Amino acid sequence: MASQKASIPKGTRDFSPGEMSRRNFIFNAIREVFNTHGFLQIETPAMENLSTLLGKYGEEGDKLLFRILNSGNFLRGLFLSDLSEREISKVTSHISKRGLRYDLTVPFARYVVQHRNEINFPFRRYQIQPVWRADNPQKGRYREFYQCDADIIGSNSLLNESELIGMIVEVFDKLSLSVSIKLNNRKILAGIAEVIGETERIADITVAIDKLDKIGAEKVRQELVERGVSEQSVNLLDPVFAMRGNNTEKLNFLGSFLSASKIGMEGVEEIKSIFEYVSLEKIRSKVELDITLARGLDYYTGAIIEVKSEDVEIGSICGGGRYDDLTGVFGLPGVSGVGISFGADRIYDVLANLDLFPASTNISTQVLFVNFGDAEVRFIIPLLRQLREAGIRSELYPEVARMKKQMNYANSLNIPYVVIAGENEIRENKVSLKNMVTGEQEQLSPDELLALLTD
RNA sequence: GUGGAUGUAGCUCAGCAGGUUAGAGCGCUGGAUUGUGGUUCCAGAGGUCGCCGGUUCGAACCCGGUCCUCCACCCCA
Repeated sequence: MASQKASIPKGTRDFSPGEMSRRNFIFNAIREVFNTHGFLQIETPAMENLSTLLGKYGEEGDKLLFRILNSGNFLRGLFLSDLSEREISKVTSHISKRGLRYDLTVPFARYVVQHRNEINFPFRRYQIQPVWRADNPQKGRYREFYQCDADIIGSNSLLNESELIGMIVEVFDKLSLSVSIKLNNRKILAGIAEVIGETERIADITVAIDKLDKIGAEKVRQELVERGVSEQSVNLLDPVFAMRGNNTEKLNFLGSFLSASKIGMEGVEEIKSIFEYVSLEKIRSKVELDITLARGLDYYTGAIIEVKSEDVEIGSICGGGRYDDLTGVFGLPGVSGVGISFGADRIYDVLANLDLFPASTNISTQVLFVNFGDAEVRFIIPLLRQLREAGIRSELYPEVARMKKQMNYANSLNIPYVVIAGENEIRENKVSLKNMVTGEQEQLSPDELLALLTD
């Protein structure tokens, strides 16, 4: 067979042992926090029916879905006229009925509806799985990446929002990462749109406001006018653009600015309650009200949360929010949920950038037994068994290779101890334990070896 | 999807305005040292110069296309 160039698709990556060990450090930290809060793990398939996925992530999201070509003759029933009409959607819906999941929240909503009779509500589930987006790769952006989701569904209580914020703090404490947590509420955004008389344009308004700190008030104003919001309405936004101060000051301002909007006031009250709960937890990290936080996902209806690293510019490393009726589209209305999602790959990039991975993520095997030959191996195997039963990560070099080679192997794998048991040692029922860091070596009985390594 | 930068050994990069056999450092393999790694010394292996096509007597170098990576926009974890 002709050899072909080894390659993987754009935006995907292999993870080598060193990377996996560091990635697991992140996953373990997150999983521990999820577990201590009583969340239960589920998994859902990598692919979903396109009907499940389409229309949940906005127009942009639909474009970023990876679609799976139907098996068999996917052209059957398709006419040349369909192609010439340039109706892409007609053709794609004909040849593709499934797609790769874009996030974990929508499949979760689907899961909840399908399993409603086995679930005890409020249901706290977590899910750590890859998702796929057909986006152009760039810094911190991959086509395949892991999300770590925790959601509470079947409860309207704002205690849930505050608990999730607490979990965010716990996770990033474990990872020794400084983060800023931004909080906003879709109802406030809706209220703003209502107050300026542009209730229908909420999507445009939120997307534009989202850019406030990036491009400035003047550009945002321009963009809004270009998107067809009347200049008069845009002018009404001036006090919002000018809003400054701490959380309380901002809430006071919004309280009066939104007083005419029922939904807006609801948003303000919700944020107030969340802040109150959060302050009871004495959470050190900064939780900040940020009305420029919009988040594009269509399904959010209440609180929206976003977390950024304070030291590395990479976009958000965790995000989430409340969705009042995601299950409704699947036939189960009136079930509200709220959740967060940690972006493991971006967190990895931040930790790598700051060199915050503990040294322990660099060690695999603790002890390597040198292989001198058959007689020595017979002496070693029972000993190995003992070490492993004592929980000591140990291995025997499988080949009778030159000692230099075996030592080199230990060295390049960062194995801290090498056990040398040759003819001389075996005669006295001893082994030589070499410390690869200090270079020191001592003779021990098997029991002494076991005792020393279990410390 | 749009725009920009890049692609030479396993890795990081040189490669003089197109000219014989494409280099370095690190890594790798072997030896000095057949029971002692990480230091040192010696030797060696390793390249369709991303891929396809074009210009030229001659292309790693110039031109076109394509793919990957990186960066920005859009959007997002």
